[in-house]
Amino acid sequence: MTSALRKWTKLSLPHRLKTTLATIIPQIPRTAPHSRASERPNQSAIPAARPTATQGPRSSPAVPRKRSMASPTLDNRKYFRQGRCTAASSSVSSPESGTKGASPAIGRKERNWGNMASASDKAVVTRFAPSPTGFLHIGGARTALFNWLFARHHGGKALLRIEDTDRARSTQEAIDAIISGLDWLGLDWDGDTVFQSERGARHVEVAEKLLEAGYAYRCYATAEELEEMRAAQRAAKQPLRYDGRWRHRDASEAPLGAPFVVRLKTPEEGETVIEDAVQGRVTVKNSEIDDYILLRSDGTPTYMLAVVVDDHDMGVTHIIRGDDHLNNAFRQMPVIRAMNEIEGDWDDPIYAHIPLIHGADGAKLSKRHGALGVEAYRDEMGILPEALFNYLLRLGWGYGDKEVIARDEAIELFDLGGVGKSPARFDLKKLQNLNGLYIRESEDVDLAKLVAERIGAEADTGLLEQAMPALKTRAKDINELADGAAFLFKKRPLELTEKASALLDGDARALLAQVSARLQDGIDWTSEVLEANLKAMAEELGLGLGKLAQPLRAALTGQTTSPGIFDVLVLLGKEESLARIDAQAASGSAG
RNA sequence: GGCCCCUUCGUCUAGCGGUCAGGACGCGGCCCUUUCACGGCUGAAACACGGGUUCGAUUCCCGUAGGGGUCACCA
Repeated sequence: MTSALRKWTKLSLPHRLKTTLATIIPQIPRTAPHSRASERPNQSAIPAARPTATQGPRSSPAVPRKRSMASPTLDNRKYFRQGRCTAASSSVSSPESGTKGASPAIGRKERNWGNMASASDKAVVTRFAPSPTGFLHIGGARTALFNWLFARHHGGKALLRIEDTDRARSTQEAIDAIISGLDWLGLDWDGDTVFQSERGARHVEVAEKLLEAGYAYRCYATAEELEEMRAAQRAAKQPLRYDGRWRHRDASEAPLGAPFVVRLKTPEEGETVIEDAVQGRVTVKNSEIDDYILLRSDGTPTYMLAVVVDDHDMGVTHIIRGDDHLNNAFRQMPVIRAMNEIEGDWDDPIYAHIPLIHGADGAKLSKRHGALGVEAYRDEMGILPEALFNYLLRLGWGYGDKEVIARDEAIELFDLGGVGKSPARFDLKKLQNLNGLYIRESEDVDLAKLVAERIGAEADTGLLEQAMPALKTRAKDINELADGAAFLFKKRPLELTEKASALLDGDARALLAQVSARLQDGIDWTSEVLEANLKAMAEELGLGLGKLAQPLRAALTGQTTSPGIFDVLVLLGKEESLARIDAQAASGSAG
């Protein structure tokens, strides 16, 4: 470990205590006694929201919020920031305190795993569920990272599911790119990869159960009809949503043999509350949620149905995804609750909607920003996976002043409480800085291999490895590393850059001849000996070492910048060095 | 437009009612030095605005403004 890294490392807060959900979260009865929703008449077909989210226990002033005596090493601020105190409080407040925003004891920044009661008694299971319509982009990679880290931190499982139900847009190339991108980042997944397209039968089965139990209905509205409806809503400045025109019609009214979709009968009254592990409590009125489609007219399931079914069947306890899905959570909840009535054992998952990554302009990262797949960072930009891992981790997540956090430590430190709520912009400069740091930390052999790939056939991996210590402090990506190494493999006569040839003006070439003569002798071709010789020579000539070193550098590398001149001499070897020096000394006398 | 979310240096962030508002990237200066880097030291740089609550608000509440997300028989 270099001194730089060591310094950074010790800057970390020493007393943060890692804790696990399992040890911290006490068991909470699955059903709280006072359910606000269940107290009011519920006319919708969807069972009343279970109280976990809506009426979860609240801390009351009577309950001490600090447990400072419990453990001297426990960092209370971190602890409470994660909102565990709220859930940990065993008091159940009176029903009135369930009123939105009425509890003064709950700070804005506290995160509540309000509905954790149902999920906390299981081991953590997360999932990353990309849809293979393109490469693995930075945002997806970070979502994957957070899911993976959370599972690893809690000793749970991280699952991978490919959401390939859009067969028109899904491609095998995309699947391969995503998997290899994850692999490159070092994110491995437990169990078999699930392909959503293979689970259609189960999705349909769930839809049919919903239909049968009256939680869903057939809708015969045509596409044109719906477009008309939306146009009218637009004109009337009404919110655009399905108006439920088939919700109350009798089956006998159905046009015979006409195609239909299956829609969810969502609750019409009340509100749904999600205690998001990142966003905090979010409330949406049920009237905002329309009866969306579960099964298309061709009988295939929609995403909205498929995710919910798959997450349940895969035993996912924590859904960590981009916050562009936050609204979806409110649409998905009714399916979960309905299925819990039908099949049982459909617990509310714990949601964690992480802020999106934005481009430099502050908008959601997209192809328009030149959003790249992770393989572009690897292949084109010469980024190390460790660097991207670290960068992505710190984008939207923080742990005190800590900046450099590698894999193992990330697993140890990561938790949802450290995830920020506001979107972060992607900053290439910082990634590159981190990359430079990891390059300096990397093994010379590994770097030599990466550089050799870029240089091609003439690359000598052994020589590269030997040169690496001198090269790697000078590069912030693998491309720069390769550029820096290029002089090693140049053929004579060297092509000089403009600046380099400027250095060979005047008596510089004559000087080179002298240097050549001096180094011809049977001296040991080592850095120390060469340095002693050249310094002595400079002194004899009454010159600064720079006056000697710069023309030499130009002759040896064709450039004005390079590793230390003695290193260059040694790496090139006596024969090649003298040949390059002589070539320039000679061409000088000719011109 | 409806709904939802967000707002500390240019950027990523720390901050949890009393701080000289800390760190990192980037930028400037100095040191090291044969070039370029690395490294070390150092400087400039932020609480969006307005009301509350409070002895005291960057911090809690409410507005405003700005930004973002989402509203498909896509996922």
